[in-house]
Amino acid sequence: MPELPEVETLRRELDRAVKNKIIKSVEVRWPKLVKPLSANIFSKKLIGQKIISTDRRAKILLLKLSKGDKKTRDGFLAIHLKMTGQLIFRPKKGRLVIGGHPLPPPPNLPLGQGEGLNSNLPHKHTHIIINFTDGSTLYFNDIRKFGWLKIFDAKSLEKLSAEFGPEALSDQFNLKKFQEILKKYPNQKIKQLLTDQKLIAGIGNIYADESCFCAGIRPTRLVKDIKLSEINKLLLCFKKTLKLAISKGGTSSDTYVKLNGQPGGFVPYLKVYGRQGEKCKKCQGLVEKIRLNGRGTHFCRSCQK
DNA sequence: TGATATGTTATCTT
DNA sequence: CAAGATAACATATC
Repeated sequence: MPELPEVETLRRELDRAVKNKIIKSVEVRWPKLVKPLSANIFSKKLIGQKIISTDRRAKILLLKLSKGDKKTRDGFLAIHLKMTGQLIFRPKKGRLVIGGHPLPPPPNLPLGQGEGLNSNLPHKHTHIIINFTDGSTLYFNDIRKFGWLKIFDAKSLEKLSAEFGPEALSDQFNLKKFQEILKKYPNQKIKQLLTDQKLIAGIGNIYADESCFCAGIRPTRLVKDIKLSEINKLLLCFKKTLKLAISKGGTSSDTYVKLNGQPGGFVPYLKVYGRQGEKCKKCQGLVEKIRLNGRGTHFCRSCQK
């Protein structure tokens, strides 16, 4: 679930929470998530470090560390939530900050009542625990254990960053840039390019479908068959959709329930994702679901050509 | 029981 | 060699 809006939302909330906190201890319960480092070395590298600031590249959350590598002076803890990762910050006192994949409440509690597994930490899906000196804690939970935490110095981070295309929401990502990228892949289906992080950083399956609907373009359309005016529309659409999603708290999961029990922010705005078989919100047709490059793909046949 | 799942990468198969 | 398809990661849900 976490695409650009979700990770960005998490970053903003976490920024306030963890900035200037100093790491006191680290517990790695599932060492695979910190590969290639061993649990021990991973922990050692983090202990004593202060969180200076937060950043995001594509769908990766970055925490800048104080001491960093001796040579480069910069150090970053990079966190990728992949499909089911979740970060929970528990202050010594006060509300939890949660970002990423939601976890359901216990079976005996209806949705919206209580905080479910989220309130009982750590639990069986908690794989990394970072304790700060002020008594607060950051938990990394991940049901499917696809996510990871890595430590980068400035150089290796730059290398990682170079593997991604420009940020979808950056000003540099304009029509000219978009055209330039698309031009190289005339025979590709448009959705595949939208979700390719090497070309555009931040768009995942959900927002790709939503953006295509917004632009009236079928996800399966070949790039060479898309007019310039449509390319422009698609550009405006994915920017608009991503920004709206961020403003709504970046929620895109249909199972997401916030701590206060309110349904997630962006769900009501979904036009096609997860709505297969339901009536299109623009016309009277039904939303269809197909498989495109191995991913579920949703569109309205009459609104999207 | 089997199909499906939001991300990414490795490894097969054309 | 390259594009495309599929498996893999590990678990839960419908």
